[in-house]
Amino acid sequence: MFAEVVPEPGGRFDAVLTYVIPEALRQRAAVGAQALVPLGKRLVPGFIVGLLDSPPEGVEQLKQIVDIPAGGLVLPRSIVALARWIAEHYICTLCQALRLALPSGATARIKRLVRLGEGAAAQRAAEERPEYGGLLDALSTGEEASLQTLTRRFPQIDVMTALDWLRARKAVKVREEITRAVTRARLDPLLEAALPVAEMRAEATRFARRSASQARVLIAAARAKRPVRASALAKRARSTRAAVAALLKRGLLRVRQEPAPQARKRRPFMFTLHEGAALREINQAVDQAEPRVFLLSGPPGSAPEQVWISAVEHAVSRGKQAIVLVPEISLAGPRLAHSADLREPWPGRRFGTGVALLHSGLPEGQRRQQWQRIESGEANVVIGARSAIFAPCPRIGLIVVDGEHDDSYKQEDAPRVNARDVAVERGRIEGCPVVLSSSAPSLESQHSAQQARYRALSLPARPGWQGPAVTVVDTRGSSPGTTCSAKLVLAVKRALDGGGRALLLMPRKGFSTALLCADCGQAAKCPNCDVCLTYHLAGRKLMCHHCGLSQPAPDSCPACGGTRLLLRGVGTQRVEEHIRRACPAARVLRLDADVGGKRQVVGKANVIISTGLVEATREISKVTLVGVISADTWLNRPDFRAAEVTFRFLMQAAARAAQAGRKGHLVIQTYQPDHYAIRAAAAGDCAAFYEVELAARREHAYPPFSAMAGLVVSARAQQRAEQVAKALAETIRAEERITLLGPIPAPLAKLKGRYRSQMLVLADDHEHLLRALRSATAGMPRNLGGVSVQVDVDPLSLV
DNA sequence: GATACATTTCGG
DNA sequence: CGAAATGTATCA
Repeated sequence: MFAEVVPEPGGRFDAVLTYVIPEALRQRAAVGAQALVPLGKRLVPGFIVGLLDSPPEGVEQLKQIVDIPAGGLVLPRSIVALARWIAEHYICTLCQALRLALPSGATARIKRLVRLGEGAAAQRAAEERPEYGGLLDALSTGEEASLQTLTRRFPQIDVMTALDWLRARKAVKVREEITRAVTRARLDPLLEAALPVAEMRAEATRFARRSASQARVLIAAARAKRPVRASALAKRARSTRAAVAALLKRGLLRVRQEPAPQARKRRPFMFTLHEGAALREINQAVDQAEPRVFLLSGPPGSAPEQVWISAVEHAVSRGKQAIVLVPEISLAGPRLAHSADLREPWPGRRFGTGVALLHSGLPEGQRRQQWQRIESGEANVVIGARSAIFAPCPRIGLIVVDGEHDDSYKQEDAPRVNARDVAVERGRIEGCPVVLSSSAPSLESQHSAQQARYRALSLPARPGWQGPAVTVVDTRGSSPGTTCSAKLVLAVKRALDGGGRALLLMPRKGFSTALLCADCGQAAKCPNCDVCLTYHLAGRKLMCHHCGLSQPAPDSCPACGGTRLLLRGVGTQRVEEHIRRACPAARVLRLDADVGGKRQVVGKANVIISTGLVEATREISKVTLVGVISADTWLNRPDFRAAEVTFRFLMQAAARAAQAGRKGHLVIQTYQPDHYAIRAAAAGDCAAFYEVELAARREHAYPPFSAMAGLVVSARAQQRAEQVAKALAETIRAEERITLLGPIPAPLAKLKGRYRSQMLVLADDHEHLLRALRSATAGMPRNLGGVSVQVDVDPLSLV
């Protein structure tokens, strides 16, 4: 038997090599298992991605697999297949793709152990290289030291090269050992005192002599009114887990049974005819195991969550598992604290003990525990952010991507996969339906639905639902210093008078600046790309992020001849001041990204100024007015998605304004009141927006009418980066059916001491795009003088 | 990514 | 001229 193995010496290595499986390891050899293999002179961990009966031709001597760690993680076959697709689609190594699917820290590692070699040789080495003296001294006891500890102890020397040099002279010996990365799922049981309070105290005084640390734990346990986690108890007593464990062993503490989160009995949800029909269609696909993709669009006032929650319940009732992906922000919110605390419509409580919750904050042990629960089938429903798409479900029957348009599904670092697209592919591989749900779907998904690749399930607003009143305030002609129009101030006053709250949305800081005309509201756009130009203070230039066009900033508006040109819509600092002055009743709170810490303060405020839509919580309830200070900030992003982002943002703002139940109010201040994104959002008309936006995308051949990739070439020397980028651009331009924009200095041209040059590749479709990129990058010398090329297929942001 | 081996560079 | 620095191919 032979195994195809992807060795993993760090990730960049890209090859599938064949090894002999020794008799003793046959049992454990499986596709998806981790194996330790010799590579050159080293021993490296790797993944088995295929099993063969006969050896490949043209290889003289095959090496043997050294070990397959028992109890190591084994990726399901389907995940290995998924990784192959990812490597193809995102142009990364199979190894990188496989690593995405593993919980962090689960890979086997090689530990290097160093000990002193021949004494005479060491002596000579120390004389020749006095800087290595300390290192040799440290080894002089004759004991082994790991590479890791040496690196930590001698940060001033390059331990790797030192050891090489020393080993060549027999001054040290290096041995390799496998550290099985079988991090135990660390248990953190709920504990309580085993004896009444008085007796516990008595025990504590007895312990005071022998172990002060354990005595403190006893006192803490006696004081605790309800069961405490072992880790929390240790912390409270300023003691250690070991002390807690010792007392548990002695029977002075005992484990309290975990309260099983009970699936809450829910009121039957009354589906409308539309919703019921949508649900039936999804359920049918679940039953037939059809790999269909549903685009469930539920504008404000409809109930898409209820539909997919029911579909998940249906899948579970048929003995299948379901994966539910949610945007990062939904997990980060206060809802996450304990899965048992989850409120409706969050589905956590619905499924009781059957839920496995995955998120980035999970400690390694717990992640591992969840992995096991999913793998064994104990967990029926997996809920998590993007990485949950790799959950090792053996009986998957349904995948849901909630908020499918959300940017957080895209991985920020390489390989830059989009979990939503990975979900669709996983559905295809597994033969299970995928539900993409969104209040305002991405143009890509919308287009796929129109092309009948996806099944569109559009839910209408529920009967009785009332959208907010929308006021679009034209800020053209207002004096440049004004932040809040009279209409907005009036709306705030009204909201407060009515006992409601106002949520004012400010542009996030650090957005690039567009140049716009205060009279006609037009922002300067690139004639080639139809994208807003960014203003660069240095040299007073306007630049295009797409094609690199650079022109001097005009003194007057090219559209209307007006001379009042603004760099920003409004000043960002003055809103708070303005509101305070204008409405004495206002208790203003400026809210930054993290809400968690100061709930009390939040509860008291009645005007909240924030950069993003704050989720409704107990503290921030009754928001009856949402005010968008300057919609132009979103509209003028130097990005072909600017209109889409604006439209979605305003739709969500509208939904937020209507959430409080009674009639809400949305005020949008803008220099471009006639822009289609603003008009459509104000009217709550998705169809109108998609029609205009899709036409615009088609006209400029932007996605979804083309496939796009962003390339960033970086190097230590600016010249080098530019030179390689130019050469690469030439090769790609020569490919068929390709438009290449750039290369231009990347918006953050110098980052971490490296110069970056960026270009944008547009192709008719993914096939042509990938072909061009692959042949161009394959022709490139792999690692030319520290120049690196990063590829971002289907980029979301071009900055 | 690491390593062995080939090539160029640089001080003497 | 030889050691050191840099480049390049290969890993089964």
